[in-house]
Amino acid sequence: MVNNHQISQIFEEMAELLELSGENIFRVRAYQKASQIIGGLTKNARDLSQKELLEIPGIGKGIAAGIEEMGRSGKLQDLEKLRSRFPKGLLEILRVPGLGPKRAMILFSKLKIDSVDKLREAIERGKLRELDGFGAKLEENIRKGLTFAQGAGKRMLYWNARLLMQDMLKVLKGFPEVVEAVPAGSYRRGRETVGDLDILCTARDGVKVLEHFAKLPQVERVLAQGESKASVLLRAGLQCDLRVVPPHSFGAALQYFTGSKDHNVVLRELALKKGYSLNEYGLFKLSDKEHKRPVAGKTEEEIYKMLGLATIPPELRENRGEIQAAQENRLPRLIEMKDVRGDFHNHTFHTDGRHSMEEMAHAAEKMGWEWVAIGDHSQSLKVARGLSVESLRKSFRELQEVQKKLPRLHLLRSMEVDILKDGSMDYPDAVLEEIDVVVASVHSAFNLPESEMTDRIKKAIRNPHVDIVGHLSGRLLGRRESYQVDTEEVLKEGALTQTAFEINGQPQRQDLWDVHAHRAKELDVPLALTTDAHAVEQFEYMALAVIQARRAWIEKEDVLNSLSIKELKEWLKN
DNA sequence: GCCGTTTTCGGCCCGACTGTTTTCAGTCG
Repeated sequence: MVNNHQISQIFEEMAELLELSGENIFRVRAYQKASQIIGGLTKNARDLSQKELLEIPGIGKGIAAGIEEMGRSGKLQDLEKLRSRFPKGLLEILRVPGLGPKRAMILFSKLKIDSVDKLREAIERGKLRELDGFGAKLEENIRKGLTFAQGAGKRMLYWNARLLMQDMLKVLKGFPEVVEAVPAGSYRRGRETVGDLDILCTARDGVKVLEHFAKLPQVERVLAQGESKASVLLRAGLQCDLRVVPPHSFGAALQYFTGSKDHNVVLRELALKKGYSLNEYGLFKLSDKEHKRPVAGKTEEEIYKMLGLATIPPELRENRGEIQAAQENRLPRLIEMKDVRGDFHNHTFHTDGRHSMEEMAHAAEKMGWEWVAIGDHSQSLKVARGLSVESLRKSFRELQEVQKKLPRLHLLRSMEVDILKDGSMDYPDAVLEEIDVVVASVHSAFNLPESEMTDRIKKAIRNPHVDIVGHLSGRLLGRRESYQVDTEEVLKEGALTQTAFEINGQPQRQDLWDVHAHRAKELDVPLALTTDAHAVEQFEYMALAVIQARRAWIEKEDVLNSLSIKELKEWLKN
């Protein structure tokens, strides 16, 4: 059965192939937009009726019919036809920086280049520069782009990008000409992974700042450098774009540079409807054709306000309904780190963690929390030395001893208990009953068919001792895809039994996905932010769980973490 | 392909930088 992710990818491929074929660019955009819309949908597109699909802005008759076709046959005829016209390798060529559809098609038609290998060979033989519109310089840039496309060019986990960003900001703020330097782009929006670092700054001498920037030791190669912006490839393997703007344009530039692109497109369309033109220098009246007198631009707030909108938090700027919500003044009050009073899911050195129960407790207290549930793995997970029933019971006593040493922090015993292949739990019910917080997770038999996996997890949810479902999708960013599961069905079961779902803050997990967490909220399913910490310093991952939750429109009231120990115990009892 | 309180046809967000060009197309975000 086709899921939203697959539909989204099929539309994306449609867009790429249509662009190669020289199709009307607006038709291409329609498919790109559809890909983005379906990817961000909280319900399964395949389950929606034609009428419901047509109600979604950006989806018309053609796209809706395509979704219906994919839901029925798993395929899209139009795509199959296009695929037969263009070799697969052409899509790889599009990934090479500097090569877009136009140039890729010239290479294909004139030099029969239909793979990255053939492209490399042609460059070595100096063939590219012989083509009209290609020169030695472009050939060299494409050659460099080739190594880039293979080696780096991958997206970096947010947590790793954060360290890099902090380093770059510190360096930039050290320049004498720099007044202010702030992050923008997908980093500011808190995306799970970051494709490049976007930094915005104001400066006394912009050109000089860009010159210094391009010569930094962190820089591997300069991709572009002009009067207002520069792009470099960092040695760390990530692209970094720096943009310098005058202070009176700072808000407009920050808004523009933060994106997302789709959010900005809709915002500019809205501006046009209201008689304005919006660009990175400000908001201008349409009558002000020369863009001389901005009516807003110094801050983001004034731009959104002029457009009749409340200021939209960066995490929401993905064109998933936030602009309409801002118009209707019903933006969520997003959860913050200070709303969190504790963690549910982590591990000690009894299983695969690095620190003792006592060390973990002390670290939790340092986080300023009121309570913490300290966890471990259950018996079946041999790789993590999961606890036997006997060891588990021993650990209850240890917890009581640690509790005596920390009178201000309330300790609970949690366990991440495996959901076995048949949906039963890794401890008998009598044992589960003794555990304060049971987090039920899948750690084995990932390859079950969707219906079997869905039934497996639903069965676990129905177990009255299960409090929280752990990392539902099982994805490991950049390493492992999600397993096949009908999220909608599983969440509905959670709503029925009022079982909570985890938002896991491990940098490579960040699971639930944002769109699924958002759907959970819609269905009134409780959510639990967790660190899954395997060492004391990893309690910091709560910050990442909070960001993930914010991208899902989650408020303080939606998560169990904002409960006091008394309220939490009450919730656990029920 | 989508969309419509100017429109059911003819529009569709906006600008920077590069390279190959004598005024602009291609790419990118």
